[in-house]
Formats: sequence, C-alpha cells, structure tokens
Amino acid sequence: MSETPATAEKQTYDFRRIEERWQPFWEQDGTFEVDPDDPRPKKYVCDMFPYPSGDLHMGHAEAFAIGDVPARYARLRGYNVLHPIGWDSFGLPAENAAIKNNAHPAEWTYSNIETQAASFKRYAISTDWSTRLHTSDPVYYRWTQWLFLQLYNRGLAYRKNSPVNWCPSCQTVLANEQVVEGACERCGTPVTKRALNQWYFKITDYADRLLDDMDQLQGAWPDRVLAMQRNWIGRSTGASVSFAVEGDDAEPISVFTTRPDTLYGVTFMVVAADADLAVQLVTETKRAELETYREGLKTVSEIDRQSADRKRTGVFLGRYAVHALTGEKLPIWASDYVLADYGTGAVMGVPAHDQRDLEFARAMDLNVNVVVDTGEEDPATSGVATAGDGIAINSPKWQGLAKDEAITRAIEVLEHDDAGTAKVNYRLRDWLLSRQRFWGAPIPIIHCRDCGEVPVPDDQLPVTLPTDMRGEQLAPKGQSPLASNEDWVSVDCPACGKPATRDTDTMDTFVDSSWYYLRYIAPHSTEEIFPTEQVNQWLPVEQYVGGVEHAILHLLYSRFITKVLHDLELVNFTEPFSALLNQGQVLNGGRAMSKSLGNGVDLGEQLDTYGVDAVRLTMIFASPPEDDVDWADVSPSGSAKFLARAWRIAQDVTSRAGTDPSQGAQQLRRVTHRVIADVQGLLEDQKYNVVIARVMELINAARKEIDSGAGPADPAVREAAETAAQILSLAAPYTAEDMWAMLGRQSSVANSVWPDYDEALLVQETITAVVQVKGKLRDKLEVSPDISEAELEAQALALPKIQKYIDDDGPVRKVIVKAPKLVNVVTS
RNA sequence: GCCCUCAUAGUCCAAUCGGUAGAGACAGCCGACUUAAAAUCGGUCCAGUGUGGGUUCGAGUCCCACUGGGGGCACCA
Repeated sequence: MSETPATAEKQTYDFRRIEERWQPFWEQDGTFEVDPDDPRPKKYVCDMFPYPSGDLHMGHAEAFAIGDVPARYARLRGYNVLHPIGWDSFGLPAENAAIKNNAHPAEWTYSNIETQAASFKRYAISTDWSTRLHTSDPVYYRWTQWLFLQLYNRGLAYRKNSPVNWCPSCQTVLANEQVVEGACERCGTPVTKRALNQWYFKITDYADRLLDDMDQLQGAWPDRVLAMQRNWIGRSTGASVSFAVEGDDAEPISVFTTRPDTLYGVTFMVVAADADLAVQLVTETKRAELETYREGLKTVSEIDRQSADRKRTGVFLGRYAVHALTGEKLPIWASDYVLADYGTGAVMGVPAHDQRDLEFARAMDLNVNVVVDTGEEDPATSGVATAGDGIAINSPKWQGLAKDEAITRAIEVLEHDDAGTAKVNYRLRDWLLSRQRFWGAPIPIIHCRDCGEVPVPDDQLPVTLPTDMRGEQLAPKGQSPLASNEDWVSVDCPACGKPATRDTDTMDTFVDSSWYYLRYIAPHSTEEIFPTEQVNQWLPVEQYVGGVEHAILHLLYSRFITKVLHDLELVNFTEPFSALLNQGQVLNGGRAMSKSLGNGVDLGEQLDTYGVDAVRLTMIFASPPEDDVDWADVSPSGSAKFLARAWRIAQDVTSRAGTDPSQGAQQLRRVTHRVIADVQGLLEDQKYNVVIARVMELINAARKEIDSGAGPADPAVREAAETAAQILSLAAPYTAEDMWAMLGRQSSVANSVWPDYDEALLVQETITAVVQVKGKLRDKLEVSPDISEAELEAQALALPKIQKYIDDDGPVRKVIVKAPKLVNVVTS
C-alpha cells in the first residue's frame, strides 16, 4: 500500500502475487456478504447454479464472468446486492460414479462441490458464500418434498398409467423435454415406450398462463427463448367433435381438429394403437390382430416411428363410427401415426386435406373426399393433400365460404347439433417427474393397502435417502434401487398404522432446480420453505444468467412452480425472472469443446498461464455476452498485456489520493467523463464487450497524458486511473483491487462509489459538421456545438467546394440542416 | 415444412434518433529502446457493410425478396 513516489523502484505486474494478496482479503473482509438489515434498495442477480461434475470448465468461466458484471456494477451503484451460489447436486452421474467406485453418490458429489467451490473462490466471483445451498442436502430436499405435497394436495401431482419414454441405458423414464430427436438427452440411446404407472405434475393446467404471461417477459428475455417456449407449449385452436359409435354400449369418440371446416371430408376414424381406446373399440374378430400390431410397436424405437417416409400401417377394428353431420358409416382404424397422448388420442381422417391421412387412406384403400377447393390438383390422384386456404365445396352447411368463415360456421353448426364445440389444445404434456433411480429426492408418498396413497405427514419429512447403500446396490434394475432396501421401504401407514410401503421413485432433478432461487433468501431455514415476506422483497430475480440449453426445461418448470406458489399465496409475483441473459458457448476452432474432438481447453491451465483476470477479461471482451466465444479467435495473452498496462498507469500516478481533479488536464478529463457516461449506458444494454473497449480507450488516453502530456502528477491522470480501476473491477477484480490500493484508496474497490460524470465535460468545444451534396460527403466544417441551423446553413453554402458543386449540378432545391452535425444540399 | 436469430477489415468485434463506416483488440508490417532478444513504447496497412430491390435529401441501421451460417419445433390432427 505504498504511496509510490516517482523515485520508487517500479514493480512489474505479477498476477500470481496479486491473486494471493486479495483472495484472502475479500474473504476476511466479508466484502460480498449481504446484510439483511441493509436499508439500501435490493438487487438480486442470479446465475444458474452448476451441476458438480468435476471441476469448473471453460463454460462455467464464461457464464460466471458474465454474470458477475451486473452483480458488481449494482454494488458500485449502491444497491444491496444478492448474488448467491449453490449446487444442483442430485443426479445420475453421481450414481454412475458410485456404482463404478463402489461408493455412495454423496462422496463423489460433495467432493466435486468442494473442488468447484475452491475454484469459484479463486475465480473471484462476487458471491455471498453464506447463501450456499446443495439440493441434495436433507435440509433442502425436505422442502422439495414439501413442495411436492403442496402440489399433491392441490390435485396438481397425480399418478397415471400410460406409455412413457424409456431409456434402456439409463433404466429410467424421461420427460418429453428430455427426449431429443427420439434419443435420450443424456446418453443418446434411442428411447422406447413403456407402459408404467408414473407421477406427473399438471403443468398443462397452466399452459394458458405460461403462454400469456410471456408478454411480461417480452424484450427482457431473448426472443429465441420466448419463441422456443411458445413453440413448446404449442397452443392450437380448433374444435372437438364427437362421433357416435355403432354398437350397444359404445361411447362416442371425441376428436380434436384445427380444421372443422373439412368435416364433410371425413371418410374414416383413427385411434392411437397404443391407447386403451383401441382395445375398448376392437371387435372380437379383430382383437388378436390388434394385439399383434400393438406388440410390434413396442420394439419400434421413437426415431424409426417418427421417420417421415415410413409406410403407414394400421388395423381395422371391425367397428364403425357415425358421421356427426351426414350419418355416414366411418370405419374405425388403429394406427401408430396417431399419438395417444395428444388431444384425445383419436383423429378424424380427412385424406383430401391432411397429408398423413391421405397416405393412410392410400395404404388402406379408403375414400378421398375433396371438400375444399384450393385450385390445386385432386389429392386422390396427386398424392399431395391440399392443406391450404380455399373455398368450401361439397359442404352443404357452409358451401362456398372461405376457410376462416367456414371454420366459424362449422363450429356454430356443431354446437347447435350438440356434436362438438370450439376447443383449444396444447402440445405441452404433463411433467413426468418420477425417476427409477436413487440419487434424488424420494417422493413423499406411502402406499397403503387400505388407505391407498397417503402423503407423508409434515413432521415426518424429510424422507431421507439411506446412507448405507453403495456400489452394485445402486445398479439400475428397471425400478428404483430403493425398492430393494426393505428396511427403507417398510413403514407404518400414517393414516391407519398398518404395515405399508414407501413410494420408491425419486423426483426428477428439475423439481429441485425449479425453486432454488427462492431458497437462497434463507437457505438454512428449517421452519419454512422460504420466508414469504423477504422473498417478496428480493424477487423476482432482476437478472438471471445462464445457458440457452435450459430455454425450455428449467425455465418453463420454474415459471410453472412460481405460478403454483403464487396461487398458494406463498409469493406475490407470477414470473420468477424479470430479465434473462443467455451467454453463448465457449468453442475452440469453431466447434464445441469435446473429448472426442480433442479440442478441449483446460480452465485450470489457462488460469495458471494467464491469470484469473486475463481469462475473465477475455471472456467478456471477446464478443457480446450472448454470442459464442471461440477460444481460437481470442487472445488471453493480449488481455494479460492490457491488464499490465492498466496496472502500470495506477503505479505511475504520483498525486495524492483525494486530489481535486478539476484543475487537471482537460483533454483527459473529457475522455474520462465521456467513458463513465458511455459505460453506464453500455452496462444497461448488456454490451459488456464494449465496456472493456472503453476502458482500453481510457487507459490509452491516460498513457499518452503521462508520457507526452501533463505527466504523472496531473490530477486528471489520477482521476482516469481511479475510474479505470472501478470499471475494470467488474471484469478483472484482482487487478482492479491492486490498482485501487496502489492509488492509496481504501479497499475494496468493489464497494467504492461509482463516479458521477460531469455533463459540462461531455460537451465538445467544437464539432465537425459534414457537408453533403445530394447525400454525398463533399466538405467538413468546424463549428460550435450550439450553432444555429441558419448559421450552419449559411456557412456550408459559402464553402467554395460546395459552391462549385452547386454551379455544376444546378440550382439548390432544398437544404437539410441537422445542426450541429450535418448539412445536405439537394440540387436538382 | 414452420418459427427465431445472425451476416461490417485477414480475424474477433464497434457504430444512441436513419446523418463522416471504426471505438477497442488479435494477427501482420515498420520504427524506437537493446550487443541481441523478450518486455515496453510509437506508427502503419486493411472493408464500403452477404445478394437484389424498395422507402428517403441521406440506409450498416427501416421494408420486401433471396443466399449462407446458428438454433428451436415437427406424424401435435
């Protein structure tokens, strides 16, 4: 903390020395701890918490460097900042490691967490470590279980038997969101279907609100994320239509259609072959055929089933439906091209105007009735269904109407005849949350022979995982390893006291992560899930930062849970994250880093070679935060060079701390204040890369002033150096802190006061006005910034060059003047 | 097929309201310092904004069409 007199011997910038000096300082000083009684306005900046898979990698380095910028800036602007950290510490990799190493998943998990925590401290994230939470701690998952029971009590958690996505490798079910192109998101194994009794959250009840509340997020969340969620929810409007079924006791079949105007074109009905409905409808003579068909489907992978050029297959069920309007007989078929879990699992076949139906009709030799004239070739001969707009034909009750009017009319007719109604349908399915694995929060339900499903009473929570299961005992067997632990499974029924069994499934880890941002407010509370009053003060999260890979899963689930909590009156807001920033990926050579490509870059090595600050600065400077960073295109050594250059400016300053800058070199002061003003706007706009460019500009200007201007003693140089240290503290905390100390200011720079810029210094003494003739630049003028339009026009027209153009091009038709920057002379 | 998004020097990227295409950096080249090199300092080269139209006095910026890259959804009736 020397005064660095001009005569003192200069040190060189040594990032290792600086890191070793300041990391312990921040920890002892409690620089980033949150005081709950702090009266200043609150700001909550949150990074998506990491999964503890080994040590931190380049992706973490980018995400957390970016997230730290708004957190640190809010601090400098005088906010009481909450910037917490935790771990998403349940999940399959821990279990796989445990099986391999004959250990308990907790060992691998908590050891990795410690490694990551140490790396985070080295990486100097401005975090309050007392907020730290782990979703695998009983003190946390007790409340995950409590949350489950709240949903259960509201009828939002239920069990149903239905065909589900099954990953044969992970030996567990998968949510729809976890199936990517027919394969398991985690391991890439083709997913198959299996009928299982599973737990679901009724997220579909919230489909409308999840969609409509996106209006609040417009502009504050990336467009593509909103688009993806909209896509995923997939609202489509149309009608439900009921078709009577021939036979004594047959229930009518209800279908959903977006094209009720094509009703007269229905020539057959199709039900999903894997749905119960098919079994109910089939006649005895066809039963065996249907069973054979259904058996065959089980072996077909999702990828094959979805391939477009597959042949249409199906079984006639031997039964007929009755057309709702014409009374015509319609054969009922079962096929795998109809999905059991969308709509009602049945469709009306309109081969003329739906490609899938047409292909099916051609394969099964069914009639094709054209009822919309689109001016295209007859689908029956072309093989191409005409799905576009057109005029209704062969449709007595809406003959001649255009598509939209025909749809409206068709719904009126259906409602009048009691045969159907307007209907909205969603692509979104209920959230399948049970997993047949060990390392997750057990579902707090007890199954009793007499009482059925019984929730675990509140005072018996948490239902903890056994701590003595390890290695092979955890191997996947198609049901949870917990099922084989009889001591754990056997329990007295809380309702009747008789012997009963625990539910042996565990919850999807997305349940854990759907509410952790609320828990950060009081991570150690054993009394309640979170303190509502304080949560309402801190939340919604003002800036949420994380990767776009969570655009649907985590973010949709969190939005859903927040709405449920709102309905339970536990929070007073309906959206958890007011603003979202998706940082890009870190690539190397144009591609994601991966072992198989051998292009991985080790974060630890980068930190050892260039220092923490240089790596952080590189991440931020490389590109706008939402763009990818290609490590092959950037220069951490260049960043290190710049940091040394900035650091030397602070070292060169010879004026004393507290020196009044007002008499300092005006030119440098103008730069400094311009930079402060610009940087504020850039930070608001999340253009963090440009912020760094501005500090570089400031450092360059200060260097010039020291070497060939007013010299190191000038107060403007100190002002520039202090400003640079403050801005740099957002991205390069070690260097900034050391500069701040060298400048004789009290640490920490992280809690310093952001400088006010002086408006007067932003005003230029003269400004360069451009003079155009017909929009082309022809001359320039140095003018006062407050010149009048008339004066500027007069000066511009008087310029000899401009006169010459006027003479050549003909008379002046119009002069556009935008004082003080531009004159455009329009000649004819 | 539908939807979102991007395209500016060799490279990564800037450019409030439509108003001088360049703030910053990497790489390159030249110079100063040095016995030499490194480090440092200074200087310098480099595009008319993917293509074609349109609006305008004026377009990187707004509109339309197309091309190319990235991403999402897709047998969803």
